[in-house]
Amino acid sequence: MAPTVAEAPLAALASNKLLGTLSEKTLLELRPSLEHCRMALGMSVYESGGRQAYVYFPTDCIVSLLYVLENGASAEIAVVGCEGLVGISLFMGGETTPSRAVVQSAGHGFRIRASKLKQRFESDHEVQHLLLRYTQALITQMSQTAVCNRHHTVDQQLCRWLLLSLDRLSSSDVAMTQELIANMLGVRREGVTEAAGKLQADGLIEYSRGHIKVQDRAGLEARVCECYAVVKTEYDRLLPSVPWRSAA
Amino acid sequence: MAPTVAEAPLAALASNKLLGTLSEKTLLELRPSLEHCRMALGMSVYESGGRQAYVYFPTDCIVSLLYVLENGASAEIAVVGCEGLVGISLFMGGETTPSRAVVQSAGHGFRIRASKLKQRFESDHEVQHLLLRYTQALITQMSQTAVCNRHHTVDQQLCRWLLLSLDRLSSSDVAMTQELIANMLGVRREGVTEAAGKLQADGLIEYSRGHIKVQDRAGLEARVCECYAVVKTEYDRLLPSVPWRSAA
DNA sequence: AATACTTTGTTCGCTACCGGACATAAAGGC
DNA sequence: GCCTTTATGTCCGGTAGCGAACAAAGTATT
Repeated sequence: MAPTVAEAPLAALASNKLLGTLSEKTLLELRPSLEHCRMALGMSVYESGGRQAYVYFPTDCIVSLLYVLENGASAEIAVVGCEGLVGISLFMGGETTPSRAVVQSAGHGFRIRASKLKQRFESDHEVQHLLLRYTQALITQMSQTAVCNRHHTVDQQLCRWLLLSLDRLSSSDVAMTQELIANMLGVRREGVTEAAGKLQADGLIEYSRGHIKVQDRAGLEARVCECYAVVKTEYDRLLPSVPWRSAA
Repeated sequence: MAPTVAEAPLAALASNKLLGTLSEKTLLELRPSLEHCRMALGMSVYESGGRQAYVYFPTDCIVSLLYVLENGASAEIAVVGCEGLVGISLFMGGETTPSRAVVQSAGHGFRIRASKLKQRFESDHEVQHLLLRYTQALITQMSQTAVCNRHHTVDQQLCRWLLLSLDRLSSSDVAMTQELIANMLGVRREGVTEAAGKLQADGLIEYSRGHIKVQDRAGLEARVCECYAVVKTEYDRLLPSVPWRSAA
């Protein structure tokens, strides 16, 4: 079992922005319950219908929430990075969800026992309000994914996906094969190859065997459908970033 | 302004199943704040980004949550009937959402001032737990809509839509033109005409100018994609119906 | 260096759905 | 009753994406 982070500086915890939004007092109280953890590529954070023991706060990894159909086809419903948390069903009261959560980009995060967080959620309005606002942001992302799946082309969706990933990474290098991106978008790999080919031909990205380097972010923003901006605006509105707070 | 329902029997309030799940004590306390209201076809319950004064509890109407794109195209994100409530963003903390809510099938409901409900939500764990569980069910519906939009045919989605509507209506008669259904599904009207034509040819439904009569519900269930069952199962799990409670 | 494997590129026919145009048919106003 | 409006049926060409198969180019194994 990973060690708790009783001695970690608050600034480290605050690299997850949700934790970073909490007051120093709250964060100090929560700290003994938090464990640092590695998030390996492909790691399943939770399975469909499975009970989760922990809620995860990513710091530098990306987790995809995705749904796998009976026939094996899949689709990403939402993506979570340092701005959020994985496991809303634990405080929403359902305990489980019919979707999966998979680490799409390796990194680290903090985790807390589900029971601990739930208890805090029930008793502390600051924590409760924050988590509920985050949940609403996530709902917006899911809704917009539904709309985007209906109306927009693979080209546009690839741009959206890249931008969502970029926003959650420190570098401009997305480590991801076209095959996996296709799984996320719920399209064929060939479709991604084609769309990515266009982006590369126009100098927006540069990729090779599982590494996509974004060269021209503004160019992606010019091509992406409105869905990206809608989601981003809503996240910014619901979860305003606090001016950085120095560690205790 | 509509009259409050201070004297209404609890059984009437309980025709919205969410209200019906509350304890008699809670319902009695809530009753003075509830107003009965008509929900006219096409009525906008809330607009994208608009602030809502009320949260609505439908009893015999259906409300669609839908998103309208800049180019006018639209897509339904979720549907709410007597099993739920319209306006989760009010207690989730965001106040608004980027989507619209429109009455798709006329009827009635109860409404409560947003501030009242929010206050109750904050102070009463019974209410809070119920509303959050409902919200999670809604999240499941939205997620599944995203997946369904990606992978399933118009034929299957029409079946899903009809079944979702049936579950929220007392009769087997859905009052809805193909044009409007097309808006909900985010497809062309011609696509709905074709899909509905097949269903009619096979004797599953019978329709004429805005009235679809479902003749063979089991037949629809045999054709629908798995998405319908996933959502229904999750609603049943999260919001178990209580044995009917006699009025005070 | 030889081999196996993974990732990406390309092609072909096929289908679902789009976009537009137009024909019919039922309902409602007057 | 007639005429307008609304709802549905049908046809067209066009296209995005699917499914499958296969080639080529990197990467890893040994």
